[in-house]
Amino acid sequence: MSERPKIKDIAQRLGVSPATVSRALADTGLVAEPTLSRVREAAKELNYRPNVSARNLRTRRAMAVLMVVRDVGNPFYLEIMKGVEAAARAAGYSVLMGNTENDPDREIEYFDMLRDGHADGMILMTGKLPSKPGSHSEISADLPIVVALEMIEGSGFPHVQIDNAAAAGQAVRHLVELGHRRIAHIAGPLPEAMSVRRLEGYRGAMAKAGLSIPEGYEQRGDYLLRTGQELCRRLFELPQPPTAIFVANDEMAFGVIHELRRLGRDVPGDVSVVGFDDLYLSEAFYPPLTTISQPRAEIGREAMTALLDMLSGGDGPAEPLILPTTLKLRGTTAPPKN
Amino acid sequence: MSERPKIKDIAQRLGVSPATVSRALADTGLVAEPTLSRVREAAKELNYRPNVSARNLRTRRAMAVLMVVRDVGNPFYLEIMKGVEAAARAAGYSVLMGNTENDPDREIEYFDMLRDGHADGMILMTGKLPSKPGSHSEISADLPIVVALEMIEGSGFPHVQIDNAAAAGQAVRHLVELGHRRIAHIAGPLPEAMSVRRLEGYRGAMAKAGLSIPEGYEQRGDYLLRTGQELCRRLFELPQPPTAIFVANDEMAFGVIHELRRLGRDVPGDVSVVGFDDLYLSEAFYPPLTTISQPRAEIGREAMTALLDMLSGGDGPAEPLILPTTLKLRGTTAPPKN
DNA sequence: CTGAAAGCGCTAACAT
DNA sequence: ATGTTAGCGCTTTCAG
Repeated sequence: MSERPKIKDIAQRLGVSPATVSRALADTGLVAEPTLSRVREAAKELNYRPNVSARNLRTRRAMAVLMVVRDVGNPFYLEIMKGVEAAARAAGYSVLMGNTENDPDREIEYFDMLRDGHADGMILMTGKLPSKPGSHSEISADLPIVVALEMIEGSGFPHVQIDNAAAAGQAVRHLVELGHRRIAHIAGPLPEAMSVRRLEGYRGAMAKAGLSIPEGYEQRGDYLLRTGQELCRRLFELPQPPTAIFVANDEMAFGVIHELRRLGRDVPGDVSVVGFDDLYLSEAFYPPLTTISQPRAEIGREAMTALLDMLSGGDGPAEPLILPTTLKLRGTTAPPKN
Repeated sequence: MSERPKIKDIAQRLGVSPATVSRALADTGLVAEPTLSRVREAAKELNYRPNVSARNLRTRRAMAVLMVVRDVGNPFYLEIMKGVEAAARAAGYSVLMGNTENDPDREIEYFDMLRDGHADGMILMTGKLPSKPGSHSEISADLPIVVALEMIEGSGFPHVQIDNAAAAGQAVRHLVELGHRRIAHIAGPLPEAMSVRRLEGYRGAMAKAGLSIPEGYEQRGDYLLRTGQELCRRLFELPQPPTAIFVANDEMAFGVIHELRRLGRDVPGDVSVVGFDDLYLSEAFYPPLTTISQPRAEIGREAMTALLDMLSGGDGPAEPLILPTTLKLRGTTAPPKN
């Protein structure tokens, strides 16, 4: 037990060939019963584990997938990672962590890791493809890649996502139904697809309700807390400030609420706020945040499932997989003061 | 450019041997100048990337590390992961995600992944070693493992952590200095080392201040939000409820504050609360949470640095590496009403 | 400084 | 049903 045993050790010990051991351990029904059990026992006894590099080299598969996000530090990804990890584990895959921080070089690097055998497939949660300067590496649509959460239009990759526009519309409709007419929107970073969709959902719902969007009611943010504060302040420097704000993500919404408090406005008494994402602690917030909830763990799971399908020869879902969102009615929305 | 080029392709194209190409690409100063540049150019031109499985098999290293946490879904780990990832990347390592969910089988599995060449080293953030039933696999202290955040006493592995007892003491002292005398504690899951230390810090500071700890003032929790609520309620069913609570982590602290609000007690007017961790959104909370801040990114970075040292033959830090904490004074503590 | 040759540990033809 | 053989792509002796 001093050295790592190899297949050969088991074979010699049992007087069979390495191939037989390999086959027995792989559970191909190709090994007969006296031998089968003996091999298994010997393997257990020696505490044998196959060398993955050797196996990967031979089989040309790494049994690993790459999960690439824009920022591992963002709590938003947590449950997705969890879903991906669980589905991957269940299928015997391990998960490599990728973090681009929107750096094109790093984005390219992760694509390269696919080519060089680090991983067999990739779940991409960045909103775009790396633009390679004068390079080769065509990013062909038949790479085993699934785009989750975000969308990369025209890329040809399978997508797992939500209907951002519809969800945004639902959020705004809720405010309209409460009686709000002056509803502002703090958007994400434009022109990223996700932000654009949420903005479109806002505009659509406003139009459908016959409400106009005054100058300055559409603020462009970047999903960060401080920006929420900042843009909220700007909204309340307007001649006619809004009575409700639909914010493109929870984190900025927290910033908004923070700022409203500083400005002496009560939430939801004076101003209603709706977020988007339903972060881990949004419910524990005060007031508990009314927000759009995404099925994050499920997004992760479905993305991994689609990827596994592709890895075993499938094409993945041809149409984008759209998962349902729900509006969580909590404590930051109320009818306007009058 | 249709097939992945291998070293042999470059060699043939240039009329040199594969060995030379390998050496040139590896930047051993063993290849002379006319050849060196030609190889590099050809490699770039063909967009060559070495096959990692083959290389790993040959060199017996995976250039990957395993980062094992109890629950990937916990926001607490985010910045640590970020620190680990950054340090790993900088050294050319990739990071495999491990998630035990306190399942002993899975814990063992990650140890096995070390043996089978999946990864070269491991950063463990679980509080204990897997107890293997009747098994072999001695977990010897010279495995390339660094324990971060948690502590595994007597394991012999290098540790990167904070002084939990001292930090807890500081939190309690702050409350004492504000004038509180009835200070309760909601602990983490005992008898885990981290929770015990924080509890000890609480007790020590209370003793030093000459304060007694009434029956029921020490509640045993599990770091979860709901438990914070639950235990807070229990605290206020006591004949003499506390005027201040030191909670072993932020998440439970949020639960506590939530519950206090339900009970109609003002924070910090009626009751002061101090947390521990300084989660991502603790500052944005209302009221902003007074808490102990850990240098999480740095813990990740230092752990990875220590691991890299071990992987290149070092012993890692002999003494536990203790990183400094700070008490963040924010909005949930005030003098007692009297 | 470069080439030839061996071999990391495994699996997959191909043979028996 | 099992054994024999070859080879995945790379690095590293060992020669020259």
